[in-house]
Amino acid sequence: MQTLALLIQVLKKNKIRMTTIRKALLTLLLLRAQPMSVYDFQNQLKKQGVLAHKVTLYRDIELLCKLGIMREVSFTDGFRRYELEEDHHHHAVCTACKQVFEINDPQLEKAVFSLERRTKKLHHFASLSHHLEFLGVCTRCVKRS
Amino acid sequence: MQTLALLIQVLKKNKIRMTTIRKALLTLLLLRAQPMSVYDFQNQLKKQGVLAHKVTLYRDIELLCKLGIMREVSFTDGFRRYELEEDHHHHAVCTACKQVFEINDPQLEKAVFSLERRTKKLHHFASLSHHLEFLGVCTRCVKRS
DNA sequence: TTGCAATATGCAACTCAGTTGCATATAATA
DNA sequence: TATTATATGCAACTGAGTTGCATATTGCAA
Repeated sequence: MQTLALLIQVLKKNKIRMTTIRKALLTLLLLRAQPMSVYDFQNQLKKQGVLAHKVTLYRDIELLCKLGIMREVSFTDGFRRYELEEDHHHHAVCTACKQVFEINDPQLEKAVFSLERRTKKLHHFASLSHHLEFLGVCTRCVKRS
Repeated sequence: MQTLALLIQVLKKNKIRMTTIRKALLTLLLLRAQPMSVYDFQNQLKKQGVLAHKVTLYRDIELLCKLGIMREVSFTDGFRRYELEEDHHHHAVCTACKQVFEINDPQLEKAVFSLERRTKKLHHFASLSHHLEFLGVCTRCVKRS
Protein backbone atom coordinates (compact mmCIF):
# COMPACT_ATOMS: atom_id res chain seq x y z
CA MET A 1 0.00 0.00 0.00
CA GLN A 2 1.30 3.47 -0.98
CA THR A 3 0.90 6.64 1.06
CA LEU A 4 1.35 10.29 0.12
CA ALA A 5 4.35 10.65 2.47
CA LEU A 6 6.04 7.71 0.77
CA LEU A 7 5.51 9.11 -2.70
CA ILE A 8 6.79 12.54 -1.66
CA GLN A 9 9.91 10.77 -0.43
CA VAL A 10 10.44 9.25 -3.88
CA LEU A 11 10.37 12.72 -5.48
CA LYS A 12 12.77 14.13 -2.86
CA LYS A 13 15.21 11.28 -3.39
CA ASN A 14 15.21 12.01 -7.11
CA LYS A 15 15.65 15.76 -6.50
CA ILE A 16 12.37 16.58 -8.15
CA ARG A 17 10.55 19.68 -6.93
CA MET A 18 7.25 19.38 -5.11
CA THR A 19 4.67 21.71 -6.62
CA THR A 20 0.97 22.35 -6.01
CA ILE A 21 0.00 20.44 -9.12
CA ARG A 22 2.24 17.45 -8.37
CA LYS A 23 0.99 17.16 -4.81
CA ALA A 24 -2.62 17.34 -5.99
CA LEU A 25 -1.89 14.72 -8.65
CA LEU A 26 -0.38 12.30 -6.14
CA THR A 27 -3.25 12.81 -3.69
CA LEU A 28 -5.80 12.16 -6.42
CA LEU A 29 -3.93 9.04 -7.55
CA LEU A 30 -4.11 7.57 -4.06
CA LEU A 31 -7.77 8.48 -3.68
CA ARG A 32 -9.21 7.24 -6.96
CA ALA A 33 -9.41 3.58 -7.82
CA GLN A 34 -9.94 4.10 -11.54
CA PRO A 35 -7.31 4.84 -14.16
CA MET A 36 -7.76 8.41 -15.38
CA SER A 37 -7.04 10.29 -18.59
CA VAL A 38 -5.29 13.66 -18.62
CA TYR A 39 -8.72 15.28 -18.96
CA ASP A 40 -10.09 13.32 -15.99
CA PHE A 41 -7.14 14.59 -13.94
CA GLN A 42 -7.66 18.14 -15.16
CA ASN A 43 -11.36 18.11 -14.20
CA GLN A 44 -10.77 16.56 -10.80
CA LEU A 45 -8.02 19.07 -10.01
CA LYS A 46 -10.24 21.94 -11.12
CA LYS A 47 -12.85 20.85 -8.56
CA GLN A 48 -10.17 21.32 -5.89
CA GLY A 49 -9.31 24.75 -7.28
CA VAL A 50 -6.06 23.58 -8.88
CA LEU A 51 -5.84 24.79 -12.48
CA ALA A 52 -3.32 22.89 -14.56
CA HIS A 53 -2.57 23.11 -18.26
CA LYS A 54 -2.79 19.83 -20.18
CA VAL A 55 0.84 20.20 -21.26
CA THR A 56 1.91 20.35 -17.61
CA LEU A 57 -0.17 17.30 -16.78
CA TYR A 58 1.28 15.31 -19.67
CA ARG A 59 4.78 16.24 -18.51
CA ASP A 60 4.16 15.56 -14.82
CA ILE A 61 2.51 12.25 -15.64
CA GLU A 62 5.45 11.25 -17.82
CA LEU A 63 7.75 12.09 -14.93
CA LEU A 64 5.76 10.05 -12.42
CA CYS A 65 5.73 7.14 -14.87
CA LYS A 66 9.52 7.32 -15.20
CA LEU A 67 9.83 7.32 -11.41
CA GLY A 68 7.78 4.13 -11.28
CA ILE A 69 4.96 5.79 -9.34
CA MET A 70 2.33 5.51 -12.03
CA ARG A 71 1.78 3.55 -15.19
CA GLU A 72 0.30 4.38 -18.59
CA VAL A 73 -2.40 2.14 -20.01
CA SER A 74 -3.67 2.68 -23.55
CA PHE A 75 -7.31 1.90 -24.16
CA THR A 76 -9.14 1.04 -27.35
CA ASP A 77 -11.30 4.17 -27.09
CA GLY A 78 -8.22 6.16 -28.09
CA PHE A 79 -7.47 7.56 -24.65
CA ARG A 80 -4.36 6.91 -22.61
CA ARG A 81 -5.17 6.57 -18.95
CA TYR A 82 -2.91 6.47 -15.93
CA GLU A 83 -2.99 4.55 -12.66
CA LEU A 84 -0.86 3.86 -9.61
CA GLU A 85 1.93 1.40 -10.35
CA GLU A 86 0.81 -1.52 -8.24
CA ASP A 87 -0.04 -5.07 -9.21
CA HIS A 88 -1.11 -5.64 -12.75
CA HIS A 89 -4.85 -5.84 -13.32
CA HIS A 90 -7.45 -5.56 -16.05
CA HIS A 91 -10.22 -3.12 -16.78
CA ALA A 92 -13.88 -2.87 -17.65
CA VAL A 93 -14.75 0.20 -19.71
CA CYS A 94 -18.30 1.54 -19.65
CA THR A 95 -19.08 2.52 -23.23
CA ALA A 96 -21.84 4.84 -21.99
CA CYS A 97 -20.11 7.02 -19.38
CA LYS A 98 -16.49 6.19 -20.40
CA GLN A 99 -15.62 5.35 -16.79
CA VAL A 100 -13.04 2.64 -16.29
CA PHE A 101 -13.31 0.09 -13.49
CA GLU A 102 -10.42 -1.94 -12.23
CA ILE A 103 -10.87 -5.66 -12.04
CA ASN A 104 -8.89 -7.30 -9.31
CA ASP A 105 -9.50 -10.98 -9.69
CA PRO A 106 -6.54 -13.25 -8.98
CA GLN A 107 -8.14 -16.15 -10.82
CA LEU A 108 -8.64 -14.07 -13.95
CA GLU A 109 -5.06 -12.88 -13.58
CA LYS A 110 -3.72 -16.42 -13.46
CA ALA A 111 -5.83 -17.45 -16.44
CA VAL A 112 -4.62 -14.59 -18.62
CA PHE A 113 -0.98 -15.20 -17.79
CA SER A 114 -1.32 -18.82 -18.78
CA LEU A 115 -2.94 -17.66 -22.03
CA GLU A 116 0.05 -15.41 -22.60
CA ARG A 117 2.46 -18.32 -22.13
CA ARG A 118 0.32 -20.46 -24.45
CA THR A 119 0.29 -17.78 -27.16
CA LYS A 120 4.03 -17.28 -26.86
CA LYS A 121 4.67 -20.96 -27.49
CA LEU A 122 2.07 -21.56 -30.19
CA HIS A 123 2.80 -18.46 -32.23
CA HIS A 124 6.54 -18.06 -31.66
CA PHE A 125 5.89 -14.55 -30.47
CA ALA A 126 8.21 -12.99 -27.88
CA SER A 127 5.27 -11.77 -25.86
CA LEU A 128 6.17 -9.12 -23.33
CA SER A 129 2.77 -8.04 -22.08
CA HIS A 130 -0.93 -8.11 -22.77
CA HIS A 131 -3.98 -5.89 -22.55
CA LEU A 132 -7.40 -7.25 -21.65
CA GLU A 133 -10.35 -4.92 -21.68
CA PHE A 134 -14.01 -5.69 -21.17
CA LEU A 135 -16.45 -3.37 -22.89
CA GLY A 136 -19.97 -2.98 -21.60
CA VAL A 137 -22.33 -0.90 -19.52
CA CYS A 138 -21.86 -0.24 -15.81
CA THR A 139 -24.63 -0.76 -13.24
CA ARG A 140 -25.36 2.95 -12.92
CA CYS A 141 -25.72 3.46 -16.67
CA VAL A 142 -27.92 0.36 -16.98
CA LYS A 143 -30.27 1.76 -14.32
CA ARG A 144 -30.25 5.17 -15.99
CA SER A 145 -31.38 3.79 -19.39
CA MET B 1 -15.09 -19.24 -46.18
CA GLN B 2 -15.77 -16.05 -48.13
CA THR B 3 -15.05 -15.54 -51.83
CA LEU B 4 -14.85 -12.40 -53.94
CA ALA B 5 -17.90 -13.44 -55.99
CA LEU B 6 -19.93 -13.85 -52.80
CA LEU B 7 -18.96 -10.43 -51.47
CA ILE B 8 -19.74 -8.78 -54.80
CA GLN B 9 -23.19 -10.38 -54.55
CA VAL B 10 -23.71 -8.72 -51.16
CA LEU B 11 -22.99 -5.29 -52.64
CA LYS B 12 -25.31 -5.94 -55.62
CA LYS B 13 -28.13 -7.02 -53.33
CA ASN B 14 -27.79 -3.80 -51.38
CA LYS B 15 -27.67 -1.72 -54.59
CA ILE B 16 -24.18 -0.48 -53.88
CA ARG B 17 -22.00 0.38 -56.85
CA MET B 18 -18.92 -1.64 -57.61
CA THR B 19 -15.89 0.57 -58.15
CA THR B 20 -12.19 -0.04 -58.77
CA ILE B 21 -11.32 0.86 -55.20
CA ARG B 22 -14.04 -1.30 -53.64
CA LYS B 23 -13.10 -4.33 -55.72
CA ALA B 24 -9.43 -3.90 -54.81
CA LEU B 25 -10.38 -3.51 -51.12
CA LEU B 26 -12.41 -6.72 -51.12
CA THR B 27 -9.68 -8.64 -52.95
CA LEU B 28 -7.09 -7.44 -50.45
CA LEU B 29 -9.31 -8.35 -47.52
CA LEU B 30 -9.62 -11.94 -48.75
CA LEU B 31 -5.90 -12.17 -49.45
CA ARG B 32 -4.43 -10.77 -46.21
CA ALA B 33 -4.76 -12.58 -42.93
CA GLN B 34 -3.92 -9.55 -40.75
CA PRO B 35 -6.21 -6.72 -39.75
CA MET B 36 -5.12 -3.56 -41.55
CA SER B 37 -5.30 0.16 -40.86
CA VAL B 38 -6.50 2.66 -43.47
CA TYR B 39 -2.85 3.43 -44.20
CA ASP B 40 -2.02 -0.27 -44.63
CA PHE B 41 -4.87 -0.49 -47.14
CA GLN B 42 -3.71 2.65 -48.92
CA ASN B 43 -0.13 1.35 -49.30
CA GLN B 44 -1.20 -2.09 -50.44
CA LEU B 45 -3.57 -0.61 -53.03
CA LYS B 46 -0.88 1.75 -54.27
CA LYS B 47 1.36 -1.27 -54.97
CA GLN B 48 -1.37 -2.53 -57.31
CA GLY B 49 -1.59 0.88 -58.96
CA VAL B 50 -4.86 1.80 -57.25
CA LEU B 51 -4.66 5.29 -55.77
CA ALA B 52 -7.30 5.99 -53.13
CA HIS B 53 -7.75 8.99 -50.88
CA LYS B 54 -7.92 8.24 -47.15
CA VAL B 55 -11.39 9.81 -46.96
CA THR B 56 -12.65 7.40 -49.59
CA LEU B 57 -11.12 4.46 -47.76
CA TYR B 58 -12.68 5.51 -44.43
CA ARG B 59 -16.06 5.81 -46.14
CA ASP B 60 -15.80 2.54 -48.07
CA ILE B 61 -14.65 0.72 -44.96
CA GLU B 62 -17.56 2.14 -42.95
CA LEU B 63 -19.89 0.91 -45.67
CA LEU B 64 -18.40 -2.59 -45.70
CA CYS B 65 -18.68 -2.70 -41.91
CA LYS B 66 -22.36 -1.74 -42.08
CA LEU B 67 -22.91 -4.50 -44.64
CA GLY B 68 -21.39 -7.00 -42.23
CA ILE B 69 -18.49 -7.77 -44.56
CA MET B 70 -15.76 -6.36 -42.35
CA ARG B 71 -15.30 -5.39 -38.76
CA GLU B 72 -13.47 -2.55 -37.00
CA VAL B 73 -11.04 -3.37 -34.20
CA SER B 74 -9.46 -0.60 -32.14
CA PHE B 75 -5.95 -1.24 -30.89
CA THR B 76 -4.06 0.24 -27.98
CA ASP B 77 -1.47 1.78 -30.33
CA GLY B 78 -4.14 4.28 -31.35
CA PHE B 79 -4.90 2.77 -34.74
CA ARG B 80 -8.21 1.31 -35.85
CA ARG B 81 -7.72 -1.72 -37.99
CA TYR B 82 -10.16 -3.68 -40.09
CA GLU B 83 -10.60 -7.35 -40.86
CA LEU B 84 -13.04 -9.76 -42.52
CA GLU B 85 -16.10 -10.37 -40.40
CA GLU B 86 -15.58 -14.00 -39.53
CA ASP B 87 -15.23 -15.71 -36.18
CA HIS B 88 -14.00 -13.63 -33.32
CA HIS B 89 -10.32 -13.93 -32.54
CA HIS B 90 -7.52 -12.14 -30.75
CA HIS B 91 -4.36 -10.43 -31.88
CA ALA B 92 -0.66 -10.19 -31.21
CA VAL B 93 0.85 -6.80 -32.06
CA CYS B 94 4.54 -6.54 -32.84
CA THR B 95 5.71 -3.38 -31.14
CA ALA B 96 8.69 -3.19 -33.49
CA CYS B 97 7.15 -3.46 -36.97
CA LYS B 98 3.54 -2.68 -35.92
CA GLN B 99 2.29 -5.76 -37.77
CA VAL B 100 -0.72 -7.49 -36.27
CA PHE B 101 -1.03 -11.26 -36.22
CA GLU B 102 -4.29 -13.09 -35.75
CA ILE B 103 -4.44 -15.72 -33.08
CA ASN B 104 -6.84 -18.51 -33.83
CA ASP B 105 -6.77 -20.70 -30.77
CA PRO B 106 -10.11 -22.24 -29.78
CA GLN B 107 -8.86 -23.01 -26.27
CA LEU B 108 -7.85 -19.39 -25.69
CA GLU B 109 -11.22 -18.36 -27.10
CA LYS B 110 -13.09 -20.54 -24.63
CA ALA B 111 -10.96 -19.33 -21.74
CA VAL B 112 -11.56 -15.65 -22.48
CA PHE B 113 -15.31 -16.12 -22.84
CA SER B 114 -15.45 -17.80 -19.46
CA LEU B 115 -13.45 -14.87 -18.04
CA GLU B 116 -16.00 -12.51 -19.53
CA ARG B 117 -18.87 -14.37 -17.86
CA ARG B 118 -16.95 -14.37 -14.60
CA THR B 119 -16.30 -10.63 -14.76
CA LYS B 120 -19.92 -9.94 -15.61
CA LYS B 121 -21.08 -11.77 -12.50
CA LEU B 122 -18.43 -10.57 -10.07
CA HIS B 123 -18.52 -6.92 -11.04
CA HIS B 124 -22.17 -6.53 -12.03
CA PHE B 125 -21.04 -5.22 -15.36
CA ALA B 126 -23.24 -5.78 -18.40
CA SER B 127 -20.30 -6.91 -20.47
CA LEU B 128 -20.97 -6.90 -24.16
CA SER B 129 -17.56 -7.68 -25.58
CA HIS B 130 -13.88 -7.80 -24.83
CA HIS B 131 -10.54 -6.99 -26.39
CA LEU B 132 -7.46 -9.08 -25.73
CA GLU B 133 -4.19 -8.00 -27.26
CA PHE B 134 -0.73 -9.46 -26.77
CA LEU B 135 2.17 -7.06 -27.18
CA GLY B 136 5.59 -8.30 -28.07
CA VAL B 137 8.12 -8.85 -30.83
CA CYS B 138 7.50 -11.13 -33.80
CA THR B 139 9.99 -13.80 -34.94
CA ARG B 140 11.26 -11.73 -37.86
CA CYS B 141 11.94 -8.66 -35.70
CA VAL B 142 13.66 -10.78 -33.04
CA LYS B 143 16.01 -12.18 -35.69
CA ARG B 144 16.63 -8.72 -37.11
CA SER B 145 17.74 -7.29 -33.76
C1' DT C 1 -24.35 3.57 -77.34
C1' DT C 2 -25.46 7.69 -75.27
C1' DG C 3 -27.49 10.73 -71.78
C1' DC C 4 -29.03 11.26 -67.21
C1' DA C 5 -29.40 11.05 -62.29
C1' DA C 6 -27.69 9.20 -58.29
C1' DT C 7 -23.79 7.79 -56.06
C1' DA C 8 -18.57 7.72 -55.36
C1' DT C 9 -14.40 10.23 -54.99
C1' DG C 10 -11.19 13.93 -53.86
C1' DC C 11 -10.09 18.17 -51.85
C1' DA C 12 -9.82 21.48 -48.22
C1' DA C 13 -10.61 22.45 -43.94
C1' DC C 14 -11.84 20.85 -39.74
C1' DT C 15 -11.63 18.14 -34.65
C1' DC C 16 -9.18 16.46 -30.94
C1' DA C 17 -5.43 13.83 -28.21
C1' DG C 18 -1.00 14.35 -27.65
C1' DT C 19 3.79 16.89 -28.54
C1' DT C 20 7.45 20.58 -28.86
C1' DG C 21 9.97 25.17 -28.45
C1' DC C 22 10.27 28.96 -25.99
C1' DA C 23 9.26 32.66 -22.66
C1' DT C 24 7.89 33.36 -17.93
C1' DA C 25 7.02 31.91 -13.13
C1' DT C 26 8.21 29.39 -9.09
C1' DA C 27 10.73 26.18 -5.81
C1' DA C 28 14.85 24.88 -3.40
C1' DT C 29 19.30 26.06 -1.95
C1' DA C 30 23.07 29.25 -0.34
C1' DT D 1 16.44 37.28 0.27
C1' DA D 2 18.92 36.54 -4.16
C1' DT D 3 20.10 33.13 -7.36
C1' DT D 4 19.44 29.59 -10.54
C1' DA D 5 17.69 25.53 -12.13
C1' DT D 6 13.41 23.58 -12.88
C1' DA D 7 8.25 23.91 -13.58
C1' DT D 8 4.48 25.92 -15.96
C1' DG D 9 1.82 28.02 -19.66
C1' DC D 10 1.22 29.51 -24.24
C1' DA D 11 1.15 28.99 -29.12
C1' DA D 12 1.80 26.34 -32.67
C1' DC D 13 2.42 21.94 -34.26
C1' DT D 14 1.46 16.48 -35.61
C1' DG D 15 -1.33 12.87 -37.21
C1' DA D 16 -5.70 9.90 -37.19
C1' DG D 17 -10.07 10.47 -38.22
C1' DT D 18 -14.32 13.53 -39.88
C1' DT D 19 -17.33 16.71 -42.66
C1' DG D 20 -19.13 19.78 -46.51
C1' DC D 21 -18.98 20.55 -50.98
C1' DA D 22 -17.58 20.35 -55.87
C1' DT D 23 -16.41 17.10 -59.42
C1' DA D 24 -16.11 12.46 -61.50
C1' DT D 25 -17.91 7.97 -62.27
C1' DT D 26 -21.32 4.21 -62.27
C1' DG D 27 -25.54 1.89 -63.58
C1' DC D 28 -29.59 2.20 -65.86
C1' DA D 29 -33.04 3.66 -69.43
C1' DA D 30 -34.02 5.19 -73.80
